[in-house]
Amino acid sequence: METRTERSGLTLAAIVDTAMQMAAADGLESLTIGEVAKRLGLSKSGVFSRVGSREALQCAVVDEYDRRFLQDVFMPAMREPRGLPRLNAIMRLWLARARDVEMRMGCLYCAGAFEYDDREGPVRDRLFDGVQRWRSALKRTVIQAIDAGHLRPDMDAEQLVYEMDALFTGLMRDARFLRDARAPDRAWAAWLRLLQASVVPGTAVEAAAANPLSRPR
Amino acid sequence: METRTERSGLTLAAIVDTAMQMAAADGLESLTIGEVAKRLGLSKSGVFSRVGSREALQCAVVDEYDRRFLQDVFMPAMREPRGLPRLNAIMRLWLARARDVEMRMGCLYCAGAFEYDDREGPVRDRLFDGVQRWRSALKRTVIQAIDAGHLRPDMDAEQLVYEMDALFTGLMRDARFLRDARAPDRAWAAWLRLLQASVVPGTAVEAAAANPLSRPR
DNA sequence: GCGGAATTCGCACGACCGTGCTAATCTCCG
DNA sequence: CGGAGATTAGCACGGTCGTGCGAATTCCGC
Repeated sequence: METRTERSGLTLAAIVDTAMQMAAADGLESLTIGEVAKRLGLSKSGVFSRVGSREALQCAVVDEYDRRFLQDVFMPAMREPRGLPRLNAIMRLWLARARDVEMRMGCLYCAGAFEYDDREGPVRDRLFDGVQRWRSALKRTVIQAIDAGHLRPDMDAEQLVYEMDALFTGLMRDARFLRDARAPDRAWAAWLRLLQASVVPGTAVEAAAANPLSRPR
Repeated sequence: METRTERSGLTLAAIVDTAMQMAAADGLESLTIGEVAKRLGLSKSGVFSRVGSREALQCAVVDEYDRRFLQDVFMPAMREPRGLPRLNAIMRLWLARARDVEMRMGCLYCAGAFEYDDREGPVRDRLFDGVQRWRSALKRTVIQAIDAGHLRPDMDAEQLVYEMDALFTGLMRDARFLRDARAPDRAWAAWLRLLQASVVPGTAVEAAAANPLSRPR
């Protein structure tokens, strides 16, 4: 369970990475220690002794996903000035990560929300905390944009956060389940329309609105 | 497997009904013949002989869900006049069913989309067909509303359908996973805003916009 | 009421799961 | 280079799963 050597740390990282890919594809609940071991060429008990238990592995996967998500989306956006630029950057980075990562691998927070909506336990708690922290950060950013005079003062921050998250969840669904290649363009168009309706009248949003999804790779 | 007697038909209906509740709560993949049998006071092989196989039971559950969904939402809405009234009725009935059924039981189409985005097989195919038929019906209704002069002629029908479905999926997530009691009001507010932006300028949408979610039961 | 058919049950099988325990292997310091 | 300690493998156990099969039970027309 514990890591005393550099080697075991690398093994654990490889386990969590493989497990994350499997969980994002098939769901956290169908994550299997034996299948992780098989993909890594390890023995089942070798994996088990690293992670401690199946549930601990699921938790480690959620933690790692959250870490990468914040690193790719939240942290770079914090370098932008407060208000509309930062909000724009968040959406741009969020959708860019969707293109580079989630589109291929699946989004643990989208899938996990529907997988654990009626389950209890530490995995659900971790997912819940991760989603709530992200939405709190979004809400703070929206409020700052209101205070900066970029968004309408009568704006309901939580309403906007709900719609942003819903657009993202819908994008994941259309792109991955329906396999609709036009989904990224629709998500971006919806965001522009939402932004236009939220901004104080007269503000130009097209300037900062280069579609980050237009260049797939 | 086959139904020759009225009794066996009732048994099968009870099995599918129980299985649907379990699948909506925990996911179609964690549906278990033994658990269905236990809840109904039947033997495992008794359930098995009715449904044929686990996969056939999953398919039957999806079919039954689709039947009920269309009966509650699509069929009543078809009695409304074409165009905006019918589109409004669809959203009203859709959200009303969410309040009465999906909020408690879960939405098979929302959860199934994320559960089967990377799986293949007949269950995925049935889910896919059900979602696609529903979205096609939505698209037809939107186009009729455009042709009737109710919605802007430059409206992208598929864009509107994507946003409607995303709002619904986001509602399910916020209400069931985040357990946010204000989610229904936010979904309705988002729909009103979306409708206001889609309608030809000067049209009043508040008239037909009584929030069907305001009266929980 | 009775006999044949439909339905349900009891039981077993093999597969896969998570998880301990012990032995083998590897790593790294002195 | 040798040995202590960390790391991994091998194996077994109990549990649950889907699924077949023959027996028991229930149902229904005559």
